[in-house]
Amino acid sequence: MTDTTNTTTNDLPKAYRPADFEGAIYERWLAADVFAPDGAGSTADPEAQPFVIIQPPPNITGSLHLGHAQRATVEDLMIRHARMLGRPALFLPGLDHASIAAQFVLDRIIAAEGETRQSLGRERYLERMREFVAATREVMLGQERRLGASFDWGRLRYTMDEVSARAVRAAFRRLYERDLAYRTEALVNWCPGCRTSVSDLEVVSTPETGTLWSVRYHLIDEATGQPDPAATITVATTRPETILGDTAVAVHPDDDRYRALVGRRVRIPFVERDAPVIADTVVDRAFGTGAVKITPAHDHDDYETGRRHGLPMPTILDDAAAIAGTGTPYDGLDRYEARRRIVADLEARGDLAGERPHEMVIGRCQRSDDVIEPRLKTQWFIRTGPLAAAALEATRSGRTRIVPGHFEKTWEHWLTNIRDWNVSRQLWWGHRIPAWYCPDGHVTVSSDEAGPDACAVCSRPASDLTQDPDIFDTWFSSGLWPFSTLGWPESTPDYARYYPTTVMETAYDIIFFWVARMVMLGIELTGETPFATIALSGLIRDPIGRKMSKTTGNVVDPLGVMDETGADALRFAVVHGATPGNDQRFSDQKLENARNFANKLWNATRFVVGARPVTIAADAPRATPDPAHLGPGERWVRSRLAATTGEVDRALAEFAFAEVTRALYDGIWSEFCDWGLELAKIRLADATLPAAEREATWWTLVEALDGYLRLLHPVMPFVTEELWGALPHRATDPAMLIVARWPGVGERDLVVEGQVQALVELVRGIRNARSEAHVEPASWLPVGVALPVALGPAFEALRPAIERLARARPLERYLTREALHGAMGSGGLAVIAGEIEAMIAVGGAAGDSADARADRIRLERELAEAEGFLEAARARLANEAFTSKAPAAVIEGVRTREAELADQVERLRSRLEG
RNA sequence: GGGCGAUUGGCUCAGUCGGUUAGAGCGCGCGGUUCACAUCCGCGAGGUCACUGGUUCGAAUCCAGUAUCGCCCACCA
Repeated sequence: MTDTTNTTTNDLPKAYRPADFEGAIYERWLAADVFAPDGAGSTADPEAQPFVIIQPPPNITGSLHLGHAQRATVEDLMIRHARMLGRPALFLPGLDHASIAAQFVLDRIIAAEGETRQSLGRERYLERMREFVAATREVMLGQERRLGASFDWGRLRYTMDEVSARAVRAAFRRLYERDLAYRTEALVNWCPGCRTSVSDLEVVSTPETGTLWSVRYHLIDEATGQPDPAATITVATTRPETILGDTAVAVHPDDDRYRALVGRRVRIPFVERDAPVIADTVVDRAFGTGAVKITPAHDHDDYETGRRHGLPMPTILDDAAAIAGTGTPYDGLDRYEARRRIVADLEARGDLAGERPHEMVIGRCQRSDDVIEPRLKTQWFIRTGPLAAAALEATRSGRTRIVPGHFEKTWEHWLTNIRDWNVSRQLWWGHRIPAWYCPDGHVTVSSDEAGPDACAVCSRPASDLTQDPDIFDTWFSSGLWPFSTLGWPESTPDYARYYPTTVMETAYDIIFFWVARMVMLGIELTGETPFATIALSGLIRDPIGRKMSKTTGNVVDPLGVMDETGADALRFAVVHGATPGNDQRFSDQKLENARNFANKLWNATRFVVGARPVTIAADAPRATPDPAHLGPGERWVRSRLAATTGEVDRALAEFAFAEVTRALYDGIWSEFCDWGLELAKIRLADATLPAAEREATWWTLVEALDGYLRLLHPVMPFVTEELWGALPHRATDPAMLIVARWPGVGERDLVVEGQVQALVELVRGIRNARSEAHVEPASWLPVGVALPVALGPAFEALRPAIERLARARPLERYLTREALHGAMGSGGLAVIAGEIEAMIAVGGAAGDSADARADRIRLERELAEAEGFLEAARARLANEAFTSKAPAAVIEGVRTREAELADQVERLRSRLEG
C-alpha cells in the first residue's frame, strides 16, 4: 500500500445528496449579491456590452409547471454564461397579472364559496384578487429560487405594479395621439362565459358536426304587402336562432334560380319583419340552397355584407348569449334553447324545408371553451397595419433574428395577414383603459394617473367625464415588458443601459400573443426593436407526447422532482432533450440519467480531491502543471478539455443547448472519467515516479475538472458550485464559481490525441477478445504487442495503465509483428486494433476457461467486416469519376484507409488460417 | 383551404449548411464485491436513416413528389 496520495478526508460527503446543499448554495449567492449586474459581488467588466435576457413573466395564477422550469433553466443558463464571460448580465424577474386567466381561476375559487363576480362586486372582487395573487406570488418566486434562477431580485417587476401602470397609460396615450389606437363599433368575439370580448387569437377554431337547416322565407306579395303562402325562398343556416336578427337574404347575382327575386322582399319569421333579397358575390351558389340569410350583428361575413348593403344591424343576444330585445317570446331564452324552440316552431309552421348533419368549424374561447358569439360592440382597437410592417422590417433586415430560422415564415404569414387588435376587455382585473368620455361623446385619453382635468374637445370639467369601465387585454401590458420593466417612459439609467435587450427567450406557442406584440409596440414606442434575438423553444410533453395539462392529470410538479433528484438534474434533463423549437417528451428516465450524471461528477471530484499527492499541502494554492512533467495521458486530458470547450462555445452561440449538455456529458463521463482518471490513477499511485510527475498529473486533473465545472455551471449551477468549492483555486479566482471566468479554449494536441486513441483501442480490443472468449474476468494474462514505432514512447509512458486496464501482465512489447508471432506462437487470442497487433496468451487455468470457438467467431466477424469496408474503399478508388472529381484530401483519406484495411484483412486471414 | 415541422436500432432523441465504418441515453443479452462512483464498471447484440425519383464521383444530409403523424393559420352560411 503506497501512500502517494493523501488519506485525509475531504469535506465532500460520500454520497451525492443535492437537497443537502442546493438551498444553502442559493443563499450564498444571494448573500454575495452576485445576481445583479451592478451587485456588490459582481465581477462584470463595466465596459463590456451588457447582456439582457427577456423572459416571459409567468402568470401569477398558481404554481410553476415543467414548462416554466424549462424556460427559467434555459434563460438562466444563458445569463450565467454571459455573467461568466464578464458581461454585465441582467435577468429581470417578473410576474404577469394575467387578467382573464386570473379571473378564470379566481371565479372558480369563489364559486366554491358560493360567491360570484357579480355577487361580490367590482371592489370586493378586486380585493379578493389581490389577496389571492399575494399568496401565489410567494409560492412562484420560491419555486424559481429553488430552481436556481439567478434573477436580479432587486429589479423584480409585476405587470400590475405602478411602474407598469405608468407605462401602460403612456403607451396608450401615444398610440391614441398617433391614431394607432381608435374606438369604434365593430363585431367583436364575445365569450358568454367570461363575459368579455377576446382577441382573434383567443378564439380557437374547433371542428364540429352541426346541423344545416333549410328554412323557407315567404316572399312579400307586392300587391298586398303580405307574405305569399306559396312563394318562398329557401335559405340554409346552421344557426336558426339568428333568424331573429336577419335583415336580408342574399343570393349570387349570376344565379339564374334567384335572379328574378333580387329586389323583392321576404318576411322574416317570428319578428315578422320584411327584409330585401339582395345580390352579392360572396354567396356560394353551390352551397346549401344558394340563398343565405344575413344576420349582420352576429356573423362576420354577414356583418361585411350588411355594411356593403347598408342593412340594419339589430343585436339579438345579451352578454349571457340569451335572446334579448327581439320582442318575441324567445326573449330571455339561452341561444341553444331558443334554437331548439325556433326549429320546432318552424316545423310547426311548415317552413322547415330540411335538415342534415354538417361538418363545420366553431370558434371557442381559449379560456372557457364557450362558443364565441360575434357581437357588435363599441371598443378600443390597435391599428396593427403600420406596427406589423415595422415588425416585419425588423426581422427582414436582421435587426432582430429569429432562432430557429424556420419560424420566420410563420412570423411573416401572421404579420402579413394581421387584423386590428381589440384591446378592450369587460373584465375587472387589469389596467383600466385611460379614456374618458363626456356627455357629448367626446373622447379624452390621458396618461395622468388622476385622469384628465377636462374634456379634451369641449373642455367640460373632469367631474362631467366618465372613465371607460373596461380594462386592457392582459397582453397589452405584457407587450410593453422589455421596456416598461426598465422604467420607460422615463429615461431611467436602467433603460439607457439595458435597452434594447439581447435575447428574448420563450416557447413558440406565444409568438403571436406576446413576441410579435412586443416587437410591434417596442418599435413604435421606443423607436428600437426590443431585442436582437428571438430564441424559441419547444414545449414539454408527457412521455407519450401529450401536452401536459391539469385536466389530463399528467403534469409534473417541478418541486417534487427537485426534492427527489435535485434542481440540477431537472435542469439538465429539460435542456438535454431539447432541440431548438422542437417539442420534447419528458420522462423519469431522462431525469434519472441526469441525476446519474451529477452523481458521476460528484464522485469524480471526490476522487480527484482525495487523490492529492502527499507532497502537496491541503491548502496549497493552485499550481500550473509543469509541461515537462506531463505524460501523454495528461496531455490528452488537456487536449480533450480544449475540444469540449470549443464545442460548448459553438453550441451556445447557436442556442443549441442540448448539444452543450451532450458535449459535456461525453467529455466528462466518456473521456475524463473513463480514461483520463483511469490513466491518472496509475501514475498517482506509482511511488517509483518522481514526486514532480505525480504532482503534475494531479494538477492536470484539477485543471481539467475546474474547466469542466465551469463549462457545466450554467446548466448545473448547484453541484458545480459545491464541487468547485472543494478544489484549490488561484489567487485571482473569485470566491464562487458563479462569478468565475468562462474558460478560454486551450490548445489541442492532435498528435497526442491520436496516440492515446490508438492505445485506448488496443485496450478495448484486448477487453473485447477476453470477453468474447469468456476468459475469467479477474485473471491476468500475458500479452504481447507490436505497434508502430511512432507509438512507442506513448505506449511506454502508459504501459502500467494499459497493463491494469487490459489486465495484461506481463505486457511485452515487440518491435515487429514477426517477432510478436515468433514469441507468442499461434495459440491464444489475436487482437488487431488499427495498426497495433496484440496476442493474448491463454494458458493455464485461464486458458481452460477460454472459449476458442467463440474467439474464432469474433475474428471471422472482424474479418468479414473489414473485408466489406475494404471492398467499398477499393470500389471507390477504382471509380475514375471519383478520383478525378473528389477533393484530394478525401481521396487521400480513402487511400490511407484502404491500405489500413488491406493490412488488417491480411493479418486477420493469416491469423485464422494459422 | 393554406403554411410549418416530424419520420434514424424496442423506446426517447442527436447527427455541426454532402465526404472514410450513422451516434447517445434508456431498454435488452453476457460478465463484474480491484481502494471515486452498483446512481457504478467491462463486453456485446440491434439501424434497407418512411417511400419513390432526381442532382452528384459520393446523399440520413440537397431537390421534386408520395405516405403517415403532429402543430399553426383560415369569416364560406
